[in-house]
Amino acid sequence: MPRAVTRSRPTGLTIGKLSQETGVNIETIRYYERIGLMPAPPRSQGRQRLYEDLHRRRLAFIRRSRALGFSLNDTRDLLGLARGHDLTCAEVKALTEQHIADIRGKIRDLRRLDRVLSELAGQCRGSTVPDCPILDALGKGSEAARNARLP
Amino acid sequence: MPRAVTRSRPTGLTIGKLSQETGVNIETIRYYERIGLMPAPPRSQGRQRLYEDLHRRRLAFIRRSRALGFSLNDTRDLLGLARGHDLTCAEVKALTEQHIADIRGKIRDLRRLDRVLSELAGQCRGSTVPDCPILDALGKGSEAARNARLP
DNA sequence: CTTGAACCTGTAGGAGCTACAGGAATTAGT
DNA sequence: ACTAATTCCTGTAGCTCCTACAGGTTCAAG
Repeated sequence: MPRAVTRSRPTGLTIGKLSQETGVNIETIRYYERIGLMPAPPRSQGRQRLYEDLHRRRLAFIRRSRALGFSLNDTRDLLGLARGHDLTCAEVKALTEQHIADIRGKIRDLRRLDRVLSELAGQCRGSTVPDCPILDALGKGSEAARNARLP
Repeated sequence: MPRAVTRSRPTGLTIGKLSQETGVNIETIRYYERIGLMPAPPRSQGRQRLYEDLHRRRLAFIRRSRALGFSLNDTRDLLGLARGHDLTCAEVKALTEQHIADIRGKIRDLRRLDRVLSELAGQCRGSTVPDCPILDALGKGSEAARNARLP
C-alpha cells in the first residue's frame, strides 16, 4: 500500500493550542524554532505564530524522538535536517544502535551505583550516633567508594 | 576505637599537584572553591593557592561523593556545609535512600528505552530503501513510541 | 637572567530547557 | 463599543556541572 498523502486542512493553531495538543511546553516550541529544529511558521497580522498540520507533525516527531532518549542533534539528523539530506535506513539503524549502546552503558553504571549505595545504606543503622558508615566510606578511601566510577 | 586524629604535616600543595593527586581537574577545583564546596586555601606571596592535607581530604570526599552519583548539593549536605550543621546518620541514610530510589527510577526508564529501541532496531533491515521502520515509528503515533516516556 | 611551565582572574560555552520582565495582541464579557 | 483577562511577543538570564579559553602574573630550572 502506498503511503497516504496527508492533506492538511489549514488549521492555524496558535502556539498555545499546539502546546496543548502535543504536550510540548510553549517555551520549548519557541526554543526549537530558535535552534532550527522547527521551521518558522507564518504569523498573524499581530506577529503571532500560526501553525499548520505540517508543524504539528514535525513537533510530534521531535517529541517522540526525545521520548526515546535521542539528543536534539540526533533528532535533527533523524529529521533529515543535517547536511541537507535524509539519512538512509542503514544510517538510522546505526544511530539507533549507538544510542542503545549508550543506554546500556548508563544502565551498567547506574546498577553499579545502586549496588554500592544499597550496600552502604544497609550497613547504616540510621541512629543519631556520630559514626556513620556512609560518611566513613566517603571520608576514607574505602573499598565501597572505589567500586564506583565517575559518571 | 576512637577516631584517630589525623595530624596534617604542612604539605603546601599547589593546585596542579592537588589535581594530580586527587584526579580532579584544576578548573574544577577552582570551581568548587567558587561555589563554596572547597574552602579558600591560603596563598603564596604571589597569590597562588597552597593546599594542606585538610583540603586534599575534603576534595577526595567530594570526588567520592560525586562518583557515587550524589549531586553537588547533596555533597554539600553530606559535608555538613548546609545550614551550618552536620547531618545526623539518619539524615544521611535518608538522603542515600532517596538517591537510590532516583537511580532505580532512572534504570527503569532506561530499560524501557532499551526494550523499545531494540525492538525497533530489530525490525529494521538497514537497507537503503526509503521506508524505515524507525522513522515510521517516530513519524506516526506508533505503539512503540507511546511506550516510552519523556526522561 | 631568561625561558617555559604553571598559575591567576574573569568570562563564555554547552545541553535542554525553564522562567522571568516588559510589552503588544487577541478574546471574552458586559 | 469598551474594558479586562488572557494569550502572545522578544530578549535575557537561570539551572547543573563543569570545561575552555584569553590575557596576564609568578615560579623553577638552566
